Amino acid sequence: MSIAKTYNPREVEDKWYQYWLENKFFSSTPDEREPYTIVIPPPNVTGVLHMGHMLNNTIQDVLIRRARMQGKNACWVPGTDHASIATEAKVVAMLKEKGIDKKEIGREKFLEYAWEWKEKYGGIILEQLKKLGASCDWDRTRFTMDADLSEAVIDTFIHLHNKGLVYRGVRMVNWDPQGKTAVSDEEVIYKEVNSKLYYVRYKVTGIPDLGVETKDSILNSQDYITVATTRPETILGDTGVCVHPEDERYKHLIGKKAIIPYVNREVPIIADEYIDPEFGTGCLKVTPAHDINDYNIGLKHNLEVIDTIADDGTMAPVAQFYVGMDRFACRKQIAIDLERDGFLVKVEEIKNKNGYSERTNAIIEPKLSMQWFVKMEAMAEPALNYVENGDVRLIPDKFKNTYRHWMENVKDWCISRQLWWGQQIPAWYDDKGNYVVAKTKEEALERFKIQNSKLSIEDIKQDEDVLDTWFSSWLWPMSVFDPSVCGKVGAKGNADVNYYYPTSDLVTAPEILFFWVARMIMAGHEFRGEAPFKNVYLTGIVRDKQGRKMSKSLGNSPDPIELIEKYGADGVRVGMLLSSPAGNDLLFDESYCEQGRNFANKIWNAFRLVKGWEVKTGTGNNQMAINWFDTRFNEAIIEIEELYKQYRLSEALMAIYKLVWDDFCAWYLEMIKPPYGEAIDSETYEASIQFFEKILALLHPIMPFITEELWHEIKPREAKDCIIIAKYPSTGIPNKNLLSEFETISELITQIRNIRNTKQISPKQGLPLAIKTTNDSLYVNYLSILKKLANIEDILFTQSAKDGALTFIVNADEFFVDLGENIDKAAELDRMTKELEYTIGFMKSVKAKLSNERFVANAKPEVVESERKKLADAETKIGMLKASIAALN
RNA sequence: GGGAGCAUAGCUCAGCUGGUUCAGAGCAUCUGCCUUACAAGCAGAGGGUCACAGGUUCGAAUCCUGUUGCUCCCACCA
Repeated sequence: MSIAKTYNPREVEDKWYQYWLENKFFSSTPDEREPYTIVIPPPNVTGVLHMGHMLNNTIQDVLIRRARMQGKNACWVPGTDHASIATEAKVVAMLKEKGIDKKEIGREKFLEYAWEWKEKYGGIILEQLKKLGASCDWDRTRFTMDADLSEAVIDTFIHLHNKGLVYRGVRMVNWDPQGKTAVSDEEVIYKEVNSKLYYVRYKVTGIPDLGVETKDSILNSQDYITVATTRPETILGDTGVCVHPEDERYKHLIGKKAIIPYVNREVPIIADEYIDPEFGTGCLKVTPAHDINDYNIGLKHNLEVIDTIADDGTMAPVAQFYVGMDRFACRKQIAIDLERDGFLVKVEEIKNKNGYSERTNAIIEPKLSMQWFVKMEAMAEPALNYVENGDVRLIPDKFKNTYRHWMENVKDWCISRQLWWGQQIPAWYDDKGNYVVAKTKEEALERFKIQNSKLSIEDIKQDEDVLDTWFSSWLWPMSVFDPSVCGKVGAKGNADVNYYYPTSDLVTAPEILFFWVARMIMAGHEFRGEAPFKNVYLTGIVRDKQGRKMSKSLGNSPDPIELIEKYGADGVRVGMLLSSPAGNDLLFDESYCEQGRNFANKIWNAFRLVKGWEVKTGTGNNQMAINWFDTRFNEAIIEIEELYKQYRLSEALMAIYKLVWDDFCAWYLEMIKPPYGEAIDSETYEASIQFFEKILALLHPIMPFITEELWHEIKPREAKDCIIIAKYPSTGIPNKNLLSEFETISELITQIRNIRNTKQISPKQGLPLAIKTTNDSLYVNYLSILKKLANIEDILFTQSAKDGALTFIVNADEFFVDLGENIDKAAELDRMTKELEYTIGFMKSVKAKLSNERFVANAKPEVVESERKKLADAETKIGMLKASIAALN
């Protein structure tokens, strides 16, 4: 035979992907069909494919291919995200290697480098997706910084500003001193660390001067108040000391002043319920500029704000001391100095949490700064409603709780970033610091001129900052179709957006449920009055076998492309799907891909078998097998459809897997397989080809490559007759009778095979079978199958037990296999006695149940009925077992 | 600190409104097979007090309470 013994994915994958592209099978334009739309969660433009993408995009491709085969107008829109912080950090690093400093070359030049970088590496991840088989409409590929998408972002900003939802203000933000930008709360990762808690004394005023202070006099003095802090370097920015109003230890000090060491600033001692008297000394030093809680206390008590730490994390001039020293170096130094000067009482080791920047891993500095914000409260309400009333379905729905919690406790969204890579904020400042929001500089000038006619265009300057990346990606489901609808309420929009929006399914990770999914719902509601998608499938996190998140730094993430080369794209896709119910983290192990590869090989070999047959015209005697598989297929597809409907993809795959491997290969093909060298009748052959095609169609969304290859190998086809657009198998009504009959037969065959195995009888040796039954015709009908699969050479119907034969029972029928001499009476007796005991126990429990009046009275009639049947069956079985045991003795 | 969720074979997971067709699947394991589609395979088999303790019920893996262990989210006690 010329067909290779194993399936070789390399030879077919690129070929078919090209073929699909050339024939435009992925592309979609609006028409009269029902649309089925997915927008890709845009990966970072400079990113490379990781396992999370593999899982995510495999799922999307399964959904989109299935929809396409079901006759829907399937459209999967691909694209990338400009990912401002991540990309800018990469470009900065790249420039640094070349010895170039971002600040020196300036914004314009930097952006040139950045675009160059984007052009060079921007396409990589999308090319990798093609290897996976992703059937995206590549003509629709979008980038969040495409000119028209950027314009959409600007229009949106202006719209929200005009509506009063965007505002500018000084707020405490998470400052990343390395990236020198504010980051959102979601981009801060808290980690527990070992820290030191420093106890520091501040002198209290209003106490008579004791003259010259020495170290001893300070330590022994009662005129000091001791605060506890993990951040002594912020002492220089302290503007208050706070105690609990009910704290007896300090009540007498409230209203007095404390003096901050070194800077000798007098600050008020205030009282606030916020203070936990149990922690430290019960006295909090208040540094409004560098701690969010201190900031809030400061606001409440009108404390001064002194920002002692500069943008790069060093001590600022206002600190007066340690200026220019890094905040952590300063912490060490000031501790030494405080000790020396007698201010430091003691140091304790404690565990606390530090915030780290997700992008740069720098320790976040809470810092006051002027930023742009979006008011979230009003937008959150409708966004919550969509999910609450089911217009947007979260899968699995346990995420509803988390979603609700977030939406009910939403805080304003800081959208400005001190970066260059991104959409620059359309706010313009005059020489006095007044600002207007306008789309262009010219427009801004017009607006300024209303107030100040002398202003010229040279006098106004645009805001230096860019917008948070999510401020562009929250528009994604609209902007990929028609960017012009963003920023305009009630815009009609083009044909695309009207046809494809709202999209069908969104597949993404639960981590970004809030800062992406929720915000897309808000934006969709704002501009289209409709949520952007109907179902949100939340995938798990891909972890390694030990449950650790896969990451570059741990080196525990396999290279997806290498995996594809090793196991084939289909194998890897199966591997990804096999173990990942929605929302569950998936402990990835290459062996899943191996299982996928083996499955592909199994299908390949089933094809080799069928294709290798010589066909002779006529009919055979395989009608039973054909009818059975037909009905089994119908039964399976109902189950599979139900699983898909519930988005239980791994279970749907497993159902298909078993249908193919067990039912089709192990049972059906074995039943119809002609003896070696003999031809198969054309009737059986045709039926088998049709089954094969249906199976391939069912498999295609999951394993696109091998199915397309076999689709064409199995018979000659027209150029456009491809499985990718073939009709998805429809459901039929299964024949319950036939299925249960076959179950009996397969159980019988398994029992006989079991006898062979335990008695070490070669499959080549035919066995005689005697049956005690009231239903002879059942076994007569399946005679040829029994002969073939169990190698029964003779069937004899009998009314009495057969002496000296091995006995077993299936349903209510008794079977005897007479092996002549070699029967182990003791073992048989033992086996049957055990079965008898079990059955008697079983019968007793059923009897007890049935004799319980409350059971009979309360249980549903069908339950009682089934219990009665169980009892009858058990009684018959006991009778048979007893007879067999008696016969053995 | 607040909230959510989980705990079922060695591993990963199914078990919907309680009822021995409910104790399951796949992988792994064991035994026997190189049987001309496939050893990436075939045939068969063995694995579980359903975390623990109570309770409700005629009946609990399934419902309730508590305990223990784990995970995630939110808050961020200086």
